[in-house]
Amino acid sequence: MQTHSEENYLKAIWKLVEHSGENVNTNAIAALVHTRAASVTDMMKKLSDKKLISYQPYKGVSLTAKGERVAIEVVRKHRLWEVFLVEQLGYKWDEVHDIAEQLEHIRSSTLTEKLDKFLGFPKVDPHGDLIPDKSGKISKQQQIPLAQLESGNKAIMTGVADHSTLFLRFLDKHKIHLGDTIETKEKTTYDSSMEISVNRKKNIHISNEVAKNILVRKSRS
Amino acid sequence: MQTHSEENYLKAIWKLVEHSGENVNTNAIAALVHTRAASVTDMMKKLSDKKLISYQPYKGVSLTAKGERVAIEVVRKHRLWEVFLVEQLGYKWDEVHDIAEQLEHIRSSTLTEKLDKFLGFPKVDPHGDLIPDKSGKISKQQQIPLAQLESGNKAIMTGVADHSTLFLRFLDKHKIHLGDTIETKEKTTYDSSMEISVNRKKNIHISNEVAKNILVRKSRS
DNA sequence: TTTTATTTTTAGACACCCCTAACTTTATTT
DNA sequence: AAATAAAGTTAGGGGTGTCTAAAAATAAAA
Repeated sequence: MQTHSEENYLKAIWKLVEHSGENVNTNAIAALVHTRAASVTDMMKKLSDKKLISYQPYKGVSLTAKGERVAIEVVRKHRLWEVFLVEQLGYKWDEVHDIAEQLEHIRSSTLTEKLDKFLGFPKVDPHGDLIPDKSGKISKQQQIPLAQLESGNKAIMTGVADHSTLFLRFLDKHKIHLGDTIETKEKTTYDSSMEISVNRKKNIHISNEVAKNILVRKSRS
Repeated sequence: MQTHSEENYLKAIWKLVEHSGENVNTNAIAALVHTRAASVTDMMKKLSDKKLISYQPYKGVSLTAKGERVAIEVVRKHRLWEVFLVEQLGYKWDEVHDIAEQLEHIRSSTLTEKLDKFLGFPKVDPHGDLIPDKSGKISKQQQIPLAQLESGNKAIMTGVADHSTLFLRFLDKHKIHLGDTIETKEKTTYDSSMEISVNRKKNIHISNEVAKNILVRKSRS
């Protein structure tokens, strides 16, 4: 059994491993869990003692099978609760993160499965992130940042890299949503900003910062 | 802002005041929050410093207006979540307490109201307990323990005093449910056990212990 | 009313999780 | 390779919430 804090660290490590594929460094974890490096080191010892991570001082950490199981379970709960909040309670996609951060720690041997069933076994959460199944399996998204899409190519928006309220509201404001067809019209070499069209209609000029945080799946056509 | 632990203490005090009407003693609180008297004393100082209770050593405690507001909010959340678990997720009434104990501490300025609306503004939780409204108002139940009902009188079951899984399953097993009409047929003076009829049909013999934990509203007729 | 029992509080300690400051190890420059 | 910078760890400490054991206050009994 893990504490809320331990679960948060495991989830953070899992996210970082997903992105980088390598051993995770202390400062990266500290940034994700909003704490300091020293606190991270303390926790790494604890998680290592519990055999949830493999840790060698100065060399970063990775999850053990046991640790990954816990982390994915937390992620599964987080994403299912987000679906509940948006689809059942009527929240907007930029409002649910903090509440789901709390709900993901609710402990029950049956709750997650009942919730999953109640929601109709959703595959994806409101931000396009895949929901791990009961056994912990989670298929890899075939997605790239819009910033990497070649000029003149079309793609479907499937997710966001930045989950902050600020960024999500920005997308809402410009009517850019999951599932939209996005085409890169023209890239400015100077600042890597780009002109895009959304659903073959409106043209919008977005910064590279924004383009990096929009995730798309290339459409083969 | 209160910690989970503080909220649990406030809720316990509130419950005890509801029952006794008087100042609450340390050991009673300790029993309800599953801790020791010494821990309670520590917490009483903390809650007193925060002006959530009024506390004089050796003389028991009571809630301040501020403390009562917090306690009722927690109770409201607990009962709403119980409704959700039973009505939406399909839990049985004896399975929801522990999960609701966790859910009641979820912090959000909007969640409770959205949940309330989603559930259709329920008045009562699965155990017959009244759900405080948004403003914290909660009407008093006109209910007495079945044990106090005079022989030959009819009443409607409206609640339970014991929320334990064991007791609730006992009631399920004997098909005694909220809303059932109960009539006391005969009381045994020796052990205060009694013969009752449920919905004018089956007769059951129940102990005084059980009769004390079944709450009924006298039907005037 | 004095003694005994019960209840409550204080004292001292520990686990958890966080912090700052100082030190050590590793990486990067020059 | 030596000097500097960056990253990570250790040392020491603080707040929360719990505990046991001992002391103090209150209640009950002789």
